[in-house]
Amino acid sequence: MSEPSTHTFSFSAPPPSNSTLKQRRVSLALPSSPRLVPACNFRDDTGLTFQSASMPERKGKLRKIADDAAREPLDGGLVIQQKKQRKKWSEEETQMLVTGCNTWGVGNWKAILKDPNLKFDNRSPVDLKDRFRTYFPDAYKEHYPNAKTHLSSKVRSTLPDGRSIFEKTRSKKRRPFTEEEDRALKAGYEKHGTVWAAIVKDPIFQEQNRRSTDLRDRFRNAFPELYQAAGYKPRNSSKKRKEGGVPLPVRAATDDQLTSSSSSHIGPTRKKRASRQGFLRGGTKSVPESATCSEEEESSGGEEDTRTRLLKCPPISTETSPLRDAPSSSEPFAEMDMETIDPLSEPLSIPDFMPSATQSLSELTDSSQSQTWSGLETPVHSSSWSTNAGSPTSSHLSSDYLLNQSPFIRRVPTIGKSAWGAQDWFSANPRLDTSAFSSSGSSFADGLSPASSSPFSFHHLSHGVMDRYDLFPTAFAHDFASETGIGDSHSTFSDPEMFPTSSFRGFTHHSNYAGDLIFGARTHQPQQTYYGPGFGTPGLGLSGMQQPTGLHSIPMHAAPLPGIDEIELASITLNDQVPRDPASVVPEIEVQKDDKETSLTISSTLDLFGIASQNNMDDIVDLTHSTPPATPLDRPMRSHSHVHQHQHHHHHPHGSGRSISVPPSEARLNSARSQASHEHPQPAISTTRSLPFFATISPPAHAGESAHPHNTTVDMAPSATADTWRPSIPPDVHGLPFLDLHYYSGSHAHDGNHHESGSGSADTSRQGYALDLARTNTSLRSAPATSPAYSAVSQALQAAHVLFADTGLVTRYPPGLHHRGASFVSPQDLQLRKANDNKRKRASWDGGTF
DNA sequence: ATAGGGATAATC
DNA sequence: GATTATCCCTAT
Repeated sequence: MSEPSTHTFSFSAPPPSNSTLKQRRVSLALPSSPRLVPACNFRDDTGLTFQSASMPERKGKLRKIADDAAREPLDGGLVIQQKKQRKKWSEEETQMLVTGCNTWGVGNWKAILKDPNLKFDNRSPVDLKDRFRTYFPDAYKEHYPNAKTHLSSKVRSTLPDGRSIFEKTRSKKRRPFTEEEDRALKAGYEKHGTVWAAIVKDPIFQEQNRRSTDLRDRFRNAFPELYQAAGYKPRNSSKKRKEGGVPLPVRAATDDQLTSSSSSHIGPTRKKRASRQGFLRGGTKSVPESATCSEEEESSGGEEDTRTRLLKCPPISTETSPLRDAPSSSEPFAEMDMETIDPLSEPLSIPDFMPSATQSLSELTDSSQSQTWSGLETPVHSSSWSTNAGSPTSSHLSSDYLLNQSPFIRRVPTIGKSAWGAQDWFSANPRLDTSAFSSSGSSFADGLSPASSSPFSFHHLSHGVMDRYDLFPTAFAHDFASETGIGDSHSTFSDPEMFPTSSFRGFTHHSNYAGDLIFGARTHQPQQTYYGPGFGTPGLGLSGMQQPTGLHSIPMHAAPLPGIDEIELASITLNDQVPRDPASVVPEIEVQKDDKETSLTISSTLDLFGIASQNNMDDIVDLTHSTPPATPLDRPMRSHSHVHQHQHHHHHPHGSGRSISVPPSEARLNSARSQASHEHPQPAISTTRSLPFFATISPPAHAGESAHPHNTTVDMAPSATADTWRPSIPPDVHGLPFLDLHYYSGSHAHDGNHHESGSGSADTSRQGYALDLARTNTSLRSAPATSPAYSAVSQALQAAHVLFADTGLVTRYPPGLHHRGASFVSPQDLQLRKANDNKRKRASWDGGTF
């Protein structure tokens, strides 16, 4: 491969020498997706080449093209023109591209192209990529730090503030499922069983741009019993609640329509997921991991979806794409989170309450990953920028826009109305002019209602509520995405190996426990709201994040749970109070990880959970088997094999992944072991606290945002242009410092200053703080800050990670996640150099050419 | 399928 | 003639 094999001629440009030099592709943009490639090999140029006409061609490149255009084809007449004629990009298309990048993430070209809401003039994914590269060179650099060619100094991707117009890569934000959606989901399940692709056809989901995988993710979280009954592995370990009550019954099955799917999606990036490629594989291979498959959302492609998935899973995911957040959940993170509530109590009823409140991130769909660059602060989502920048007039639009949206949602589609039109960045482009785009707005939003309280669960439930989510260390470790589904949890812990001490192995999931606590706490919260924003906001991008950041020592958690974390943290604190028998629990934990402190905390938590324990599963099981879902199919497993645990050893023996497909009966078996349920501890309280906690930190939420946040933000980044790349925090987020943390951590370490700057304490500051923290972790930077808020946060974080630490979750982060760090180029550098170099490169060939 | 380098048609 | 925007090709 490298060289040309064939090439016959080359003309001017000599190819480069070897190929090796470059490292190709690692961009920040996508998370890592592995690609597979077919590699084709050389293309055969021969074919292409052939022809006379051209001449030349060199190996590689041969373009057939032009020259020959003439050639006709054999066929008959028609010529084939091989080359495509040049089509300039219209502003509208460009806008679509931007929207698509914010929805699906930069780099997920195919997904963007497939998005029914976006229109392109017969473009290919590569065309999108090229357009992105040429039109938003500044953004390109950030996302693709490895690129050495096609550089330009133009900057069109940043708002006046300096924030990038693109969200991070990942994009999608999470959009909580609405009650209606939950109802539809349940109804769909009853009709179609686990054929998510069929279910997703319901207009309500289409409107929300949910992907089939999103439905699955939501279903898993919202109706865990049913999910498990259907033979799927519950998220993590599972355990979940159980109780007799389980819900139930529904299922039905059937039918499936299979459908194909529709959409695509892709997920956001972030994650690494192996998935994509997965499919290629032909044979075997692949699979191993499958982890990917699991849940993540990423994969998902809409289209294939379900089916595909099922089939594929084993290998992985579906692949596909990922993105989606918007559509789906791709986010890995998302998964993690989740959970929440359980409906537990009443299965049937579930739908009713389920609503939004419950969901956790995952369900939100987002996809998100966020990667890098985009961080931004965009205050308000997209609109914000528009506002600022653009014409003043435009602002109103945005405002309205914002307002309209539900609190949570916010996200929106990105661009929407806002501003493109007004603004001009485009205009920069000589050729393009500014015109206004019309963008369509999308309407994602809707709202979810947040329920604020979600009372449900907890209290009564006693038993179980929460489940866990896993917190597996393992899982976390890698990426969420992969893990998510997989889980494996139980096994993991169970393994003897893992716990040396063994004190308890019985507990197996210690980690789980921890998780549970946390999550459980969250449940109450109204929270969603909180994160809602964060996620929702397009601009933010944070969603995804994951990353681990630990504060110095502490790792936060890697958990993916962004939103959650917050809550959780808070809750955790509370929890501590409760200790029960620590003894049992603790030991395990310590062994594993050792984090010091943690133990205490954990223990308490564990205790709580411990109480509950097992039992439920059975009940559930029963239910399940009764109605097995349709699914079955193959779904082979999502195997995913190992989850990689990077760090820690444990991972279990069998592949974890397995879970899935189990027939109901079987399922139960499995489940049984793993689960333990627990009760959930107290709940609510924590919640409360948590909120306030955050509150302090951040200002009132949204309100401010919508208003116009931008201003503040601006301040922060004085540097403006320079900063462009710098991460900023989204305004929306306010609530969620944690999230932010993750997000940022990886990458941008360096300049911390930017953002910090202004804020003192104000709201803005909060954001800033968040960042700081993150950085702190990651980057090093220390200093946090002074502000009280900061402190508070820190404490919270520590507490949190304490927990996590035990869990193991926290620790490292998955390698996969952002690579960025490594490759990362500082923005500044990039910019500076840009001008110069860029051109030249091309020049060289240019010259050559003629 | 995407990243990244290259080539060429279209512009400047 | 120098650049740029779009298309192409290939390695991954």
